[in-house]
Amino acid sequence: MFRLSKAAEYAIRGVLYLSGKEDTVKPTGIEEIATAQGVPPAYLAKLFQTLGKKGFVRSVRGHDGGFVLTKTPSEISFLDIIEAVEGPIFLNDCLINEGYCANDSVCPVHDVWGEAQKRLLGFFSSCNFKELSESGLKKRKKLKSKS
Amino acid sequence: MFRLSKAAEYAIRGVLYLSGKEDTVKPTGIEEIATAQGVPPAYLAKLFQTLGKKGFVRSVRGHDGGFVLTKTPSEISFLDIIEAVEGPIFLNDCLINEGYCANDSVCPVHDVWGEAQKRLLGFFSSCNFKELSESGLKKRKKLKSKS
DNA sequence: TTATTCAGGACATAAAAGGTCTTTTATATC
DNA sequence: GATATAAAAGACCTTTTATGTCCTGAATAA
Repeated sequence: MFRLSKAAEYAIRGVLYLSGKEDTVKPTGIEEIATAQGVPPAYLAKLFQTLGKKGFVRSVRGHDGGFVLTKTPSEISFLDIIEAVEGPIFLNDCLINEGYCANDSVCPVHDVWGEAQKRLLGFFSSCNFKELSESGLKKRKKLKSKS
Repeated sequence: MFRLSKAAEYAIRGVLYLSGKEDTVKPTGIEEIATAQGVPPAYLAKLFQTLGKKGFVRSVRGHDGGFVLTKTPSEISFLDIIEAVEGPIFLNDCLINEGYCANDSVCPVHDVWGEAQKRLLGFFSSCNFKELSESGLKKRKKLKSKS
């Protein structure tokens, strides 16, 4: 149905939470992240495991363990995290497999998927977590000043 | 996995085929469309049933029956057909349900989904079947002149 | 009236999404 | 060194969605 997976959403919210942390050295436990963002802890743990493998976070086991970002928030894009947990985005099979369409060279639908994908990926790769985190802060401030 | 459904792809290919027909009055059988586009006939029939309900095609039963477009190809967009068979596109649940996020007003992720969706829908609604069909013709001509 | 073709709905299958749980391993503190 | 804590790894489970098929009934042209 053309929808983003919960996995990607949860992972993004998790990374966003870490991006907002002042202390970038002390690990943050998965339980804290999950509670703060309102997502299932066990599931988030799985997701952070793969984020670790892909090199976006570093994990510390044991007492006072948890996760730390390995890059600064401005270096991490939405696309990075989406693709880390869902694998590469392909709007349509014919964009993966050359020869999926019986006659690639005359199929005009091809081009539409290609262009749509290019635009979508371009947009997601232009969104980084520094901006995102700051825009969240700004929103919170605005809300506060109103009340 | 953020992929377009086969349903949408098949429906689009079906409509594209009809768009390329010279004769816009004589109905085209589902079998012909399916064979031409290499898609499962029974499935395509289902899809055209819903396209009929949504008013994009008219069906004629019985001998020499089939389907006819009810609009000219230039009036039908990609988005029309995608949404006809998949329902409205929502990249994320929080774009459907107000209050899905615990704190909408301070969640910055929201905006990203919203913008991405706006762009994607904008693009798909800008693609019409007249252009698409013509670009297919052009491609075929080019290929022919080469051989 | 008969062959053809779509309509409608039930049904089937497989894959993916979304998530839980248990065991093991690493680490800090007492 | 023992113990509590927390992630790693992988097995497992449930529900939903995607992708079809098939059968019966209704419309229609020859």
